[in-house]
Amino acid sequence: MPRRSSEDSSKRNGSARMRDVAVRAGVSTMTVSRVLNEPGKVSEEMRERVLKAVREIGYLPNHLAGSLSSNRSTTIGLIVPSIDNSIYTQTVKGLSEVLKRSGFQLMIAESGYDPNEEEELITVFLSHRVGGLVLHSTEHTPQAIEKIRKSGIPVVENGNIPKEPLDMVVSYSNRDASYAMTMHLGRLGYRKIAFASLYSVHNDRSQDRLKGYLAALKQLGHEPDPRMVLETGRGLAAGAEVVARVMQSVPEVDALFCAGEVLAAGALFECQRRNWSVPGRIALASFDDVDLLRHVSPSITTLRLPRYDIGERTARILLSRIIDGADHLRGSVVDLKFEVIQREST
Amino acid sequence: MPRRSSEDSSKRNGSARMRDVAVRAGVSTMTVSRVLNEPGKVSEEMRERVLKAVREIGYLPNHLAGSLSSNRSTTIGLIVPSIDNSIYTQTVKGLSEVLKRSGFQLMIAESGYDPNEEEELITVFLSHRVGGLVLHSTEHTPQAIEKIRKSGIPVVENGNIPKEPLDMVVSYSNRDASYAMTMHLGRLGYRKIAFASLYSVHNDRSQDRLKGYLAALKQLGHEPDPRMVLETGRGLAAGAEVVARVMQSVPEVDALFCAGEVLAAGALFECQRRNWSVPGRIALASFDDVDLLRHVSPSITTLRLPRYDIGERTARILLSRIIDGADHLRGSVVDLKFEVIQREST
DNA sequence: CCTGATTTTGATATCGGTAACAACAGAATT
DNA sequence: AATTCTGTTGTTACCGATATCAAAATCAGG
Repeated sequence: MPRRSSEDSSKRNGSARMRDVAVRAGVSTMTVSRVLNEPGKVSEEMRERVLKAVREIGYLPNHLAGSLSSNRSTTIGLIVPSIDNSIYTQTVKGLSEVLKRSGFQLMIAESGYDPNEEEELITVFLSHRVGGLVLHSTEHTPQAIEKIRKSGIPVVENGNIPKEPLDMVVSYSNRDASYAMTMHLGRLGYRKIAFASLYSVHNDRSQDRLKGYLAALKQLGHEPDPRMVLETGRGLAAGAEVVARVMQSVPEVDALFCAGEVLAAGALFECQRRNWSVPGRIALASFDDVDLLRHVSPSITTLRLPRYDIGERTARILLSRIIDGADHLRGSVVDLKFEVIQREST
Repeated sequence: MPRRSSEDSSKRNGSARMRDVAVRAGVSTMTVSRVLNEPGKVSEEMRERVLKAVREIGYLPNHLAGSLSSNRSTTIGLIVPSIDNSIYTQTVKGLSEVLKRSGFQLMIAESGYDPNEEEELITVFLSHRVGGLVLHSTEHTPQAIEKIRKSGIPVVENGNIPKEPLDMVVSYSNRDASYAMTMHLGRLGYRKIAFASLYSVHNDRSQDRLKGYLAALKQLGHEPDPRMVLETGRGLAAGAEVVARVMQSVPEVDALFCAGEVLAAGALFECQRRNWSVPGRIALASFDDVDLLRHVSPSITTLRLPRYDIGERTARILLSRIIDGADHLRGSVVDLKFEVIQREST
């Protein structure tokens, strides 16, 4: 038995169907579909007749039905470690703006820095049949990798440049950026450069930043000192704690490179509280250029990373793959440029 | 001619269909569907047989098809003015965490503070057949309101408590919060209290904050002074500009209430640069309690708003409507509490 | 052991669209 | 004038699931 008489063309659910538009315009549903999706293939007259009916009825196409039937999707899944990290928001904005222009939507979820949670979310997104995936993390469970491969949809990794990309990558090199800043400090004449980052377990960005720091020390001919490599949690308080810790354990430290803008700001505020002159007593450098670092005094030397661009390029490359079927882009790695911004704190 | 032989049960697209699982388990698709959605209605034996087949095939349900057929959706649409506003991220997090637990997904888009853009996005979300909508703005075009009404889906407004709610509201009162802080300053003995906010055109939050300020001044018996009511743009620089402007035009000002945490921080940094003692020369108060305000020195007096709670409650109330069909919640207004946090800056 | 109530399972139509091909008309070619 | 081409519109069979109702199997009670 039918669930509803198929002749019933009146509104029931609030929304009208394409069928209703077709009847009103005196054409077939295919013509309506064409007017809405490939207007060029329909005669002027039909187009107007159909659009008039669409307007009069207040017809809203059903994307679910369209995607199901055409096996195409205008939804992109994005997984970030944490939504409230100010750093990602610029990237999300870049993504969102470009996607919106092409009529694509963003589904966002947070993995809480946990690969298993990420896998779960990937599964959900795949079952929503997203047209593409954007992952901030570059660390995935084997099952997650398997599922993505099997699905065949294009993926962009964003947070770092992994040794073994899943598919496409749009990022900057955390290692190179960290190296560049450390070298910058070395060239400015600092002899005892400490390094602070977030805990590096399950965080390849932190790991790479540490590698860059160590490589630069070697290049500079400085001896690495375990007491000057610190790891800590998130938040301004962590930055405060870190600077206090290193000043305590290595009084002769003359510079602190914080691989994270929140840590750097926290460190600066602590220095202000303790009356440690910056950069007189200790120089401070940061990662990522946020408004805050430019406006505190002293303003903080930092790295300008292409956060917004990453989102923008990610969207573009994904759309090329989805819309134009640009298969030659499979496996592309886009390594975006960064910049050292010298300010008062060094 | 068929698009694909309907007998072909092998994998083609990467993903298997429910049909394939059914064949493998030797049951009908309805039984598979039941095992996945209403396990209680299926016998122990069937359940195991089907789940085994699901595992072996690596079957992933197709949500598009499921939603289309059942006319239910597990997607919630969220429209924020701007994704990179640190204030919303807490709310988004609260929303996201609760929704995820119930297997719902979030579709996010930004309206850029423009009601027409918001209307456009609402249309897109409706055509994606979202199960509910969350709007940060409380200002909508008549067409947007009409479309939402017609669709019949539940909606929550989040950014303020509007006079004429669309449906449900979960927020705090910007007017009351602003009133409370102004009264607090008055009780502390400040006589010349200035007020700074973002431009209030198309921003009813700013408008309400101004109303609260003016109401408090009246209550305190202070004469309102147009020179002490400032509007400006976003960013730390705007905060700096605002404090400089008011000190210039009204030298006897003794407190500045910034209705926005970025403005307040910008104002503080400018005071530090100019060596205006805070609160000695001028007191500063802020709106919204972010980590930064607690860690600068002097730490800044501010309002603690229930950002995360708003997201959480919004998700809950929406889920009640969608899952439990709790129609009695239609039109609910949840007015969450805020708090004045007294710190060193006043 | 049979009958009616209850629980499981399946057949079928449908959700609202689109792909693929057929049908037809007027334009272009020979 | 017959034939081929091109451009428009319609017909039909699906996309991959679920609602509904019917059929089959199991259970209870007499």
